Amino acid sequence: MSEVAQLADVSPSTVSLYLRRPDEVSSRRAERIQTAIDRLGYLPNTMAGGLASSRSNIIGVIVPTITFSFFSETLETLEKNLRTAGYQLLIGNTEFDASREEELIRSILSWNPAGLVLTGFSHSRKSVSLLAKSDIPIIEMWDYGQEGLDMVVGFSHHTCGRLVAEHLVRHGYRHTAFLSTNFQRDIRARERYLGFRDAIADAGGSVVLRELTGRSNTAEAGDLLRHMVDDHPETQAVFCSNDMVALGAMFECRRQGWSIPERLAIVGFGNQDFTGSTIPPMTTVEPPGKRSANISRGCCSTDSREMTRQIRQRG
Amino acid sequence: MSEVAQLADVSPSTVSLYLRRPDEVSSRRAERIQTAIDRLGYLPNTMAGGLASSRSNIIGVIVPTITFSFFSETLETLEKNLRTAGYQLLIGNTEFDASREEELIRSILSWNPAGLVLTGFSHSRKSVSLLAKSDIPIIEMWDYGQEGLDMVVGFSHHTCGRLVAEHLVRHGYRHTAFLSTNFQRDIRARERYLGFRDAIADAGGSVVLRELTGRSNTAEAGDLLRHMVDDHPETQAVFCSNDMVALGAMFECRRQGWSIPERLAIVGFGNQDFTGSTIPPMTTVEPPGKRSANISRGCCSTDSREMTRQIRQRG
DNA sequence: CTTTCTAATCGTAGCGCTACGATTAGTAGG
DNA sequence: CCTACTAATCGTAGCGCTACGATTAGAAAG
Repeated sequence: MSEVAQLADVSPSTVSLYLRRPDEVSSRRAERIQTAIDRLGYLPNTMAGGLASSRSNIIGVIVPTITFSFFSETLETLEKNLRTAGYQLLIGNTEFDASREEELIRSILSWNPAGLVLTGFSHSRKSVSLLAKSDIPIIEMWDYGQEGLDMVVGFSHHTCGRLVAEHLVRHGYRHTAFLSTNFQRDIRARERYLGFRDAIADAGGSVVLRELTGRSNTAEAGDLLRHMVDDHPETQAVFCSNDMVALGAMFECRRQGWSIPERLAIVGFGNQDFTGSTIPPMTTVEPPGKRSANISRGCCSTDSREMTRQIRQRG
Repeated sequence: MSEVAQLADVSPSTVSLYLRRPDEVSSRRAERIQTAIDRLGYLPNTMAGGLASSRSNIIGVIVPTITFSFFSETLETLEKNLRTAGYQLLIGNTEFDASREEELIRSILSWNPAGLVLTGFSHSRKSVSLLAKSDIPIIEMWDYGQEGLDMVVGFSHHTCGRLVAEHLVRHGYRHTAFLSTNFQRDIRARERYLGFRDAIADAGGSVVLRELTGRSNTAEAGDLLRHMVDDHPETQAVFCSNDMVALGAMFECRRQGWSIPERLAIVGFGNQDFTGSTIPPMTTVEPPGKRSANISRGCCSTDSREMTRQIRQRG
């Protein structure tokens, strides 16, 4: 920076000012400074700037996994919106491990971030105390309905489960199943299950639960569905914890010759692109805000009314 | 840090040393320091450390999109491997825009990163000169066969296209099509197409090309396939630029009553999880290193022999 | 108990920038 | 041409840490 100043024949302070608030520098010098920057290929040192101003343009985002369309879409949307606002994302990946989350929170906080986005409400006690000590904005996303640490952006998975249940009940289904990725990995799937189970119970129906051993895996989903139906042939409808599981279920139905939705209705979750192309088109749930989550505009929480509209009935 | 030092009754230098190389501090003081850190909830300021040492544990990764299983899996693998080595990923998303890539390179370099991972060989002239000036390791991934800026990790998409073509020719197919996401967005799909086209031409066959207008979209893939077959009913096999496009194609075949592979053979790319569950199981290509890309171990480039094994014939 | 070494600790000088008060240039009005 | 003001520029003191040479403590040997 001092080199730039020298070449432009101004003081380093002026260069710094030009970089931060260009319109407070006279146009004559601004031009000289810009020329010098270009000539020297000067790149400011963000860490020095961050240290001096004790701020940074970093926003940490911690998700359980990025190889899952929910979160990767969220990340992409966040990145796009925050980049235009001048921020950079530092992405952490917990792999569904609370201790890893704590470690990530620690390492992200050590960057003096401008904000931190977490997934869900479940954090270790130590994480919570770390976050309490920092006074940056904290956003908990992808869930809703509990008191958050600071801001909450999301929707209630419990309500989502209820709504799907009510939808099925309305269509005459009573004997149902919930086919899910592992609850330990996906605690929000568990919330959907609980809401689903409660609402089905209220309507006097039954729910059979089947959890995959690991991550979303279409082959295992198919196997699990087949065995479930063997055990519970009365089952009429299956709510799957995501569209990939539902895809696996649909292929298994075809393999077994079970027509959808006559023999078995299938409901997914996520409204992924391909769900409109399956045979028959998949009934699924579009998570609110999937397309346009813009956190900088503030909290966007969803009530059940909006949620209802999100059930894409296709089957 | 000075507070920690005071509480532990040592000098700040010792605290710093303890944090960086704990085994060079006597166990007596190490214990006192750790206690003080815990008591005060001390978090080191990474930016100050980075400034002082003019290093950082940041590794920038620039990808065209993260909502695409190829890249999100790569990111996840990278993140996992690099985190254990003490690095943090700063992820940038070009949205297939070269000028955005340049901007991202600039902003990542301003963090004094320990390394930078780029996707592919195509960078703006200015980006190249920026990168040339920095002396950090640069990795270009997801392609192979050209001279890179520094290190290259990937495989040749051209060869991949050839190999799929040869595979199809061996099975007696001559009249083929390439159904692709938009080449402007996915220049590697274009490389696969070129390799595919050349090899089919060598064998005396024909290739019809169809590009989607936007990103991978199963519905559009289906429509495009239908129209393509209307125009070219002689087509016997379709190589799709990724598994999602292939999935759309498979559903369209079923809709039209075209049996796979008798009426139309379909080949995907990516070996995504669901490809084993489709009916019939999808023939696809597993990108080498998909599962275990570990860049810290050095270059893993793939020759055609290895590539051949990666074609999962299932159909 | 002293000497001699090595291991552990400390002090100081930056790293490259920003914040902010001090200074100077520039402009309008008398 | 001077004064009074505002806008533009500058100088300096850190930000919180690390690197490294200087210093001291501790252990082993005589």
